[in-house]
Amino acid sequence: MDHHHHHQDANKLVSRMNYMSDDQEEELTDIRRGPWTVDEDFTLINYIAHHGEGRWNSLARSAGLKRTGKSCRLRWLNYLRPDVRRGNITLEEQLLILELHSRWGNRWSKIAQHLPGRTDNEIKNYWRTRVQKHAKQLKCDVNSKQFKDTMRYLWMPRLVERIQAAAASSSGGGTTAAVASSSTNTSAYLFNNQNSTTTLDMGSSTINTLGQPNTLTPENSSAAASSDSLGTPVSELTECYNNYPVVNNNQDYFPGNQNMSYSYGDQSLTSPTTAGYFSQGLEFMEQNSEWMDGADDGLDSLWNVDDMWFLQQQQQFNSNA
DNA sequence: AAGTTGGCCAACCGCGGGTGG
DNA sequence: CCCACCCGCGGTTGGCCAACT
Repeated sequence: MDHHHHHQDANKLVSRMNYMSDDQEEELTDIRRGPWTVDEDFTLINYIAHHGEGRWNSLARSAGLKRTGKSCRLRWLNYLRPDVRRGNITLEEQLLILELHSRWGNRWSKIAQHLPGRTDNEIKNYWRTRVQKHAKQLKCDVNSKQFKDTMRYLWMPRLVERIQAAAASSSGGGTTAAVASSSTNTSAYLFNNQNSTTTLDMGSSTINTLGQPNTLTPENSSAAASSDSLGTPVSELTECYNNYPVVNNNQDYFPGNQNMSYSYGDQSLTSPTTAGYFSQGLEFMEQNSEWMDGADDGLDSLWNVDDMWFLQQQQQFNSNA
């Protein structure tokens, strides 16, 4: 399906090139811009196959491509590279994106390192189109506390639930034990108060993610795949909920009001379908889940009127604080 | 049927950090 | 030390296409 898509793209590009080749580009600059043609793609792939990647400016020249080095690099990394994954972002990936973004903010490249085959560009696009769209629908800022709360306490649990549901249905009957244990893990991943490590198995590779840290925890203990060992930037969200003093070592990603910390009055937060998410017992898995019968899979179907309700609670809570 | 809007994504740009001469 | 270039990141946008008027 993806392949068909690409072929169509390629054909369009060719026809598009025919009509654009004689106007502005390449008349005086000799540098082409805009969409890549199949020929260019082929040239680039071929050259890299023989000479390897890197040194992009000289590569562009010696490959005979009338492109900037930057353009070649971008095209290769985001599109032509053999191990690049494109297309539907799985539920697990979505969950991971939400989680990592809540921790690191718009560090797309860093986030992408934890999603094998995905490029920062794709994740960024995903975030901007899907996530920001919902913020707009809820009429609140993506960076606002309320919105982050809605993500963490509504969407992420719902994603977890859908992942579990999918796992349960795909593995047929009789594997209740496995499913149950995996749900406890994922619950812990979101809600546990102890430090715990949960692994999300995403096909080829396993991603280790630290459970929601109650204390400041160095990242190197969690992310085996990542080599950077600087302290984990702990998101304002996490800190606020754990009522810990704010020691944010990269404040630039969460500018402003990090110092307002408060805790939930948990009893006041009960909605018809989300009450279970806040209970200590973590029984939210056995909720009925009519909400998940959306035609598309992904965030879109995670949105419903409860979000509005939740958001209002948050705003009320903030104004009381 | 033609025009308009809006979602989406590939590609662009500027910038900052790194590096070699 | 400076200068010129390179690389990678994150923000932004041009333009295609489908869904509505």
